[in-house]
Amino acid sequence: MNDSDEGAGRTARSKRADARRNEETLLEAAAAVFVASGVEAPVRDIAAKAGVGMGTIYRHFPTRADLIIAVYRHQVEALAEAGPGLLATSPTPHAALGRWIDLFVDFLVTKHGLAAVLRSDDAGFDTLHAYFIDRLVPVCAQLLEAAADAGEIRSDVDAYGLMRGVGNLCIGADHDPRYDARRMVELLVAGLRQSRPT
Amino acid sequence: MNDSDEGAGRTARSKRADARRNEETLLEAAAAVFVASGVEAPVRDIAAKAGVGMGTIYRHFPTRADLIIAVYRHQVEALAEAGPGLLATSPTPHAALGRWIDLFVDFLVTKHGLAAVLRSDDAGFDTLHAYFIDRLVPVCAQLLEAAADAGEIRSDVDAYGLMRGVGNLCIGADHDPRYDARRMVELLVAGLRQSRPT
DNA sequence: TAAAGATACGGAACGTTGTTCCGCTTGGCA
DNA sequence: TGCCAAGCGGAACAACGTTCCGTATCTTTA
Repeated sequence: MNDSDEGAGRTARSKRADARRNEETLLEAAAAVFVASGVEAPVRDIAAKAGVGMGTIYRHFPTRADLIIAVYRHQVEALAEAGPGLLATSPTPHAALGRWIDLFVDFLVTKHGLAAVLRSDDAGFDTLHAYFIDRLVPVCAQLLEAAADAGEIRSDVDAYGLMRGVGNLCIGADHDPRYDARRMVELLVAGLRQSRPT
Repeated sequence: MNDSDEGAGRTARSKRADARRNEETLLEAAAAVFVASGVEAPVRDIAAKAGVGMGTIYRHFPTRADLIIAVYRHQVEALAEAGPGLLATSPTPHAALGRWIDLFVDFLVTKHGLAAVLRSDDAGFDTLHAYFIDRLVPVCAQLLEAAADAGEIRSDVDAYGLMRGVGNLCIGADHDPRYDARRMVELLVAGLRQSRPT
């Protein structure tokens, strides 16, 4: 939260100029390759696209997960920050929850393979997993709690499980026209509704 | 396509005895390894466990998918055949659907990594994917239609999407105690309900 | 039963990945 | 200008799925 912050002060800092340039180039190249070939694109492809060697990419981003986090950090932050606003401006907490989840789904399905990688049990992606959890689960929990307090939904659903379920539903949403992830998420969210407090 | 199977007249040429024995051994070894290390276990491990070479495994099962299909064929068939029975013995079609999906979930979550491999976009698993679709989607469609006809659920949900959604929800159900796939599937199925039965 | 031919086997070898390592290059500073 | 650590490129390594082919074994036939 500090190393890339250059808003205040203008010192060149510890990093060498070429290193900073490379990091930037790498991020752009990775973003481009992710769009073109999905998040699981070979690291070599990214290095090639950026015109750097393998060593460089691993120096800046010790694991693929770090690179993915760096590329999508802004969008994840925006998603996390959108929660409270939705809660304030939506007619009901349940509506806010629905919209927020829509945003999450939009984010996932437009990043080829990201949902799959997110739930990967591969140890290398632990930090990616943890980042998403840390950043988004609390927001979801807040929305969920508000909706539960309003009596709109069951109160026995935890945010982690829901996020995970939604993420899972988004897996493979691209390259299978017959599968509509949004629709399934819609059903899942519908299933949250309180049957009806007599 | 001519010398491999002479259907008319003579019985198809029988395989060599050692080949048949190996195939059996291989199936047992694969089943054991799948239980121990998951469906994505290295092919070499299976070959080693069976005490055969790599060539042998690939001759009998040209792709990993074929091996997986062979190992789980019986269970998938049983699942497919259970559909009509449930429909006949359950109080309502929706209950039958729920139970059948429970069986499907049980099957998936007890096979480490199977759900993940099922939705894999890896071309090598196309035949596995197709097998599950061919065998299970029609059964699910029948249950779904019965429930829709009874006015219990929305009529605009297709079996393929639902199966796919349920399968997705089961991904990573093992090795994450915080995630309860059954619960999520339950919510999804609850979401199917018609909001107003007329 | 023995030879011939078909069949199947083992495992080395290949291609593709992620990741590490190390000798060389180069930016930043005195 | 010259030093030297930060940084770089890409070869090298390990793990995987898959293919290939020389060899061993089974089956058939004389």
